[in-house]
Amino acid sequence: MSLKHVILTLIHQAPSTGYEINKSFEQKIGYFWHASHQQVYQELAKLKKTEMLTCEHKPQTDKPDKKIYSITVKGRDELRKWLHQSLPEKKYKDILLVRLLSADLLPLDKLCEQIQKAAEFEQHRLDEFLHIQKQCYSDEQKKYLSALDKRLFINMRKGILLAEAELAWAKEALETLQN
Amino acid sequence: MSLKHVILTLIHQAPSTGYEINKSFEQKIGYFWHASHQQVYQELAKLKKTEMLTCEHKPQTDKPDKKIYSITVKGRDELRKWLHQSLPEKKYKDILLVRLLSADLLPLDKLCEQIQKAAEFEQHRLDEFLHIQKQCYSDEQKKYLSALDKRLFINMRKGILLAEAELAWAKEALETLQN
DNA sequence: CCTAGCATGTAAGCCGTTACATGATTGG
DNA sequence: CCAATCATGTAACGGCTTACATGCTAGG
Repeated sequence: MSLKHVILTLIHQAPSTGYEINKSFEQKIGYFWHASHQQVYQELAKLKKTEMLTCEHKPQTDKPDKKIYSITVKGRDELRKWLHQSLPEKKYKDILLVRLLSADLLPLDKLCEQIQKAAEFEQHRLDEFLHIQKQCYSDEQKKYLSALDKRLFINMRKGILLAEAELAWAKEALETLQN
Repeated sequence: MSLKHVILTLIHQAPSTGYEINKSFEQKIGYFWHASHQQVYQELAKLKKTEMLTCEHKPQTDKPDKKIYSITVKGRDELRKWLHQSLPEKKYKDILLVRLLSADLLPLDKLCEQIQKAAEFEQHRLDEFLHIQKQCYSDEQKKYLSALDKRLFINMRKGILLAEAELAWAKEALETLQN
């Protein structure tokens, strides 16, 4: 229900192509919203058909042609409406926690391996965030953030706090399981 | 892809009815895996058709009839196979963080309200977990946990750690936004 | 009397994944 | 020469949501 609005948000910030939007999902946006490139192109087509976006075809000679999407008044209205709606309830899905329940079919060492691997993934994530924090948000820089940069900073902080919590949990879990 | 396995896990622990499984999703399982009752009934039908489950019809006089599902050898094999597969990558979806990006269309006070409300929701979740922790896992009780209870304890701890991280983030976010 | 609990589903439609598809240019 | 980057999609299928549907009993 919301990929639509994520895309509208991105194009509201600046007109862009499907390719650029996909780049965002692979990089920074991907940290808090996942989407595949196929899904993005399908959604763009839908948003064009419902007149939330307009599309300008731009031929290129050395590279494949581009389609540059811009948001319409109708699209901006839709986005504004959505932003003011209250948040739907979160739908938790954590496979590792499900696996923990299947006690006797998954041996302890295999389970610990999986937790370990998940922890490594989170550590990697955390390192990336910490790197960004160091690069872009020194104490000095933090004093002069624009409204948008401030909000980006807050997003990154959530990435850090959640990754840290995941890591703390993994450590604790392994200790409890192996004692 | 995994509701199937969540249900198999539950029925592997003990034969049950669709109604009971739905109760689990509304209560403890719901903390880390969401599913609607329609989805559960549909999945049960599918699992029966593919011979992962058998079904015993049990008429009742004072209440509606029941269908008691049990796991088959094939079902257990499928579950075991799934448990040994490596975890798929997590797909993050956090609407609040998307809304933070749409700077100029959502006024600061509205945004803060939404963060506040999300924080209250997390606080409620945390309180529930802390209540369970107090009831079921005193220091004394923790010494004598069965293998399964230990794993349940670990699950609850994740609920606590993540809820705390969400709360810490919300507090920090509100401060940053309002300074 | 009305609500909550017990107990089960079907149908339509949208959302998301997986597989398939093309083809030029640039840099190592 | 090979891989990566640029740039776009279609088709089939499966997962999940939303709306609709039924009907009895016990308790306040």
